[in-house]
Amino acid sequence: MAQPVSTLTLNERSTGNNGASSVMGEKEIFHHHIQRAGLKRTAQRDLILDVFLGTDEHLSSEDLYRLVQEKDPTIGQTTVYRTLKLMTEAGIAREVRFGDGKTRYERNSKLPHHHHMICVECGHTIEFLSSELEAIQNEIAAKYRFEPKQHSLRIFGLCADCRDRAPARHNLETVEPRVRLSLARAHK
Amino acid sequence: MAQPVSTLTLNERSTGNNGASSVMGEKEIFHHHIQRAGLKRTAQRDLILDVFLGTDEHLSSEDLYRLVQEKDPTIGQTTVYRTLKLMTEAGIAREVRFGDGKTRYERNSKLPHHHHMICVECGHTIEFLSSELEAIQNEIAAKYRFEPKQHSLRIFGLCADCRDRAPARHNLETVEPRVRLSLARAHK
DNA sequence: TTATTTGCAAATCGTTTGCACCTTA
DNA sequence: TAAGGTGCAAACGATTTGCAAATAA
Repeated sequence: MAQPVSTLTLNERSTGNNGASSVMGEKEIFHHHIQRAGLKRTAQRDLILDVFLGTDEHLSSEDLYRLVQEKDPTIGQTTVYRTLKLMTEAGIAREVRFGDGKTRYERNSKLPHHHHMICVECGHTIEFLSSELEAIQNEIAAKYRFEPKQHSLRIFGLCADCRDRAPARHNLETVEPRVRLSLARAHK
Repeated sequence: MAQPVSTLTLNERSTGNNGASSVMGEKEIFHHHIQRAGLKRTAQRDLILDVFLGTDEHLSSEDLYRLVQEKDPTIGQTTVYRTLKLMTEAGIAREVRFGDGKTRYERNSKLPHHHHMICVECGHTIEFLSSELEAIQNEIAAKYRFEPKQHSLRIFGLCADCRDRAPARHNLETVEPRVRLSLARAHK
């Protein structure tokens, strides 16, 4: 059965029962990854990691850069890009794309295999889980001897708010009311 | 039940039973859209449309541009970009993104709501249908008063060929063998 | 005739890279 | 000290835009 979880609920989960300890776990994973790969721990990486773990949003590199800037204005965009990639390689961040051209990152440790509903009007996202999806994936994959590594379901449409706000939008002059991804506004 | 359909099968469907007539339908839709919007029919648009309808691949703008060039080398990239957008607005093309940075387009008239398995090794894609997915979408959407317009399931992993070709890849030094989307090679 | 389209070159946008200097192990 | 890391500016690749000339309605 599908188990929907709102972004808010996700937040509660992240900082509720095992909040600090899981953040600790992520930091450890990051530092282990750095060591194992023969890389170095730096103040910049620590700061960027901290800021990243302090949110549960879907941050773009630019978003994270802005947040980091507030704490240390000397850190450059490039370092944020590089650290984000590093965190992804370490497995504590995950890339998500909502069709607005920029890559976003979310924490990878919680809510495994969750998916997104993305409002094409306001960019708001809702996260949800579905174990049925795993079943579908495995069924399909088996038929093709395909080895699934990752999957992503995105549902584009109108969130409740935008639905109420723009009820006339549906009967526009378009023959087939297809979603134009290019219409998606800035995220959040 | 999920109904897998390979790219080849998709091809058969497109040109089999109702091949010519459906292409006709798409041309008509395009021209209607052009008229309705007060735009103009041009030789360039007709050519680009023809070439696009003549394939069932997931073409990038560049791919289509190359094909069009073979028939008329005077047509510019920009026109292809603009026509692709126009076809998307008309509802005969659909944007798909496989995580390699470039937007691809596929015909929108057949195989509604199909999804993709994308090989991160060679870029090969397999298309499939799943009515279960519709059920999941509607169930989730209803809980949030979300109005779904479009959804997209992508399964990233290794196709049968690449699986056989690189069996040792799994036990690499990575703790969690996460797929790095950035690794995805050129498509097809 | 007159709004629209075209192709080119230049501009944009997100992201990556080259490089000289700085820092960690 | 040696291997990496940092920030800046320049480079990139996909896509978009300004514009003057060309064309459909």
